Amino acid sequence: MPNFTPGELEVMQVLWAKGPLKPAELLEHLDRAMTNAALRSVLRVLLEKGHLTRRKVGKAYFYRPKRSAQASLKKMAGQLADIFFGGSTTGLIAQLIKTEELSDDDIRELQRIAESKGASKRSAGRGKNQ
Amino acid sequence: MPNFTPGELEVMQVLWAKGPLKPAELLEHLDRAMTNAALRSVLRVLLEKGHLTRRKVGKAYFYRPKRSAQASLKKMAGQLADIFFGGSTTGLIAQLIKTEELSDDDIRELQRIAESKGASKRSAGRGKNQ
DNA sequence: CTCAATATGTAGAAACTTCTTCACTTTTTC
DNA sequence: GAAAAAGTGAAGAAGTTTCTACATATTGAG
Repeated sequence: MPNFTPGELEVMQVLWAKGPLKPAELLEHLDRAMTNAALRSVLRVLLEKGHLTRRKVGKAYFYRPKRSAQASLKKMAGQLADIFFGGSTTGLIAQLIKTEELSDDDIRELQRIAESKGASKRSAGRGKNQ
Repeated sequence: MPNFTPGELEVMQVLWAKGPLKPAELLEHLDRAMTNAALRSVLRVLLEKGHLTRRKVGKAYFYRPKRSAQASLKKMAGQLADIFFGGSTTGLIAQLIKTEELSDDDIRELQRIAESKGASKRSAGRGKNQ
């Protein structure tokens, strides 16, 4: 369901990053030029699709994503995993580590994160943490 | 430019996985039902957009992605990194490791991959490998 | 209250996406 | 070579996406 069109993604990206905004504010953070009315047209569609909520403050509506950036990323990454790795998130992450340009520092950071998350001790089982 | 619509993605996914196919074959690998003509309509658009090439063998055209699955994934992952991490691929991978459910074995595999890629020796510099 | 500024709502146009229909071509079989 | 089978091409319809145009509503200043 979070299948955003390109224009919708541009808007969602700003809202995920900058929190609740009214159209005029949102406009200033968009990468490309757009009329206020065109933006509101996208916002209306996103509302109808259930991706946004809005709340009136003063005379303007402030728009906010219904799903957090984290949850949305997780869903989108899941789609990538479905497409390229039959649903395996591990396969996706592995491929990214293999093929992306990563500095030694980057790799060390990723290793640190993996360790902090990894098996607290030995326990060779497949522990699905959440 | 690799901004696929949902229908286009379904088709690309099969072609990335199963290599050059003619429409009738491709159809069998699609998850949902679709007429041959509807499929060819999507293929035509993908051709026009430059995402596919085709080659006549016997009386049928065999369609093949212009970009490999790997290259396409890399581009799409780059878009995710742009949207959620200001372009940082490392940020994207880090977040996935943090928030995805990974078994201990998964984590060990990722660590092994990171190690095999990491600084061959010490060289603390930011080595952009490709 | 009235005006200007700031917002909103809505109709609709143009391009794109998805799918159907039908006519035509090529290959194989008898 | 005529018919069946397997393909192709192309027109167009319905819904979506993206954007414009314009009318209406709300707030604050005089």
